[in-house]
Amino acid sequence: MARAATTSDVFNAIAEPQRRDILVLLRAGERPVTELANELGMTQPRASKHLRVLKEVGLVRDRTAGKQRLYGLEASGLRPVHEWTGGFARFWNESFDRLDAYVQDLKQARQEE
Amino acid sequence: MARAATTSDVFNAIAEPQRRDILVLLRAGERPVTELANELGMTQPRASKHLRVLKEVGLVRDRTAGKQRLYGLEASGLRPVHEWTGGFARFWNESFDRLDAYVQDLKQARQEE
DNA sequence: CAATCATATTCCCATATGGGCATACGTCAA
DNA sequence: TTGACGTATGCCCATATGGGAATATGATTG
Repeated sequence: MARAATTSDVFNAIAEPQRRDILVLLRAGERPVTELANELGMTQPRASKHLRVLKEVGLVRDRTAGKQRLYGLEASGLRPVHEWTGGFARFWNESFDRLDAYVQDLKQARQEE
Repeated sequence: MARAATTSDVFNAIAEPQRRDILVLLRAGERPVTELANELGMTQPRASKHLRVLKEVGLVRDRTAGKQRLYGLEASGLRPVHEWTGGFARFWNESFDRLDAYVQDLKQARQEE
């Protein structure tokens, strides 16, 4: 078996930096493919392919507007990722807490001099 | 070019479900490879390979303890992912806000009856 | 040193990828 | 209908993957 399909999972979909770039750009509003491609310095087919992946995992929606097709953000799909990583927050704060405790100790020691 | 190396980027490293499972397990404390493999129903070489990836992106640390090698969580590496996704929070709250506004309108309309 | 337990690595496979290029498809206007 | 524009697809490539099986490497104990 190879890697799982990127189109099957949000974690996989955002593993690709260019797709993350697209999502960030879309925070500013809907955009047609060509514009995205230009702003990110990639070819149109490439942008289309990435958008397809993003759409299949529900991170992006599209609607036809005349000759163009506008892509828009569907950010709720990122929520699970945010929450999953959030489940580790207490661990990355841990060292901070320890450092803080250490500093407090130092302070107290100094006062007792 | 194929996909970027999973060992080069935290986003990529956590794109694989089994690696996420490992990280979750490690929240309960350090563990040797074999134990992780057993608890997750995977073979030892498989677990070792995943742990190697996690280590290369800094999500895991290891230390030798007698015959065993204990792997432990290095959660701070997940922080960038949490923050990146957090940058989209206002968007996934948006629909909520709209719904809320709608409900408020309904309430007010009812009072004015 | 040898035996044993714990873990990492190597080799091989099937598969999914991201990219480029050419081209098909869709939609609108003349 | 025919252009012309905007976008999606198909085909091909090089490469990275995750998995299995066997085996190498490491460390401890007798």
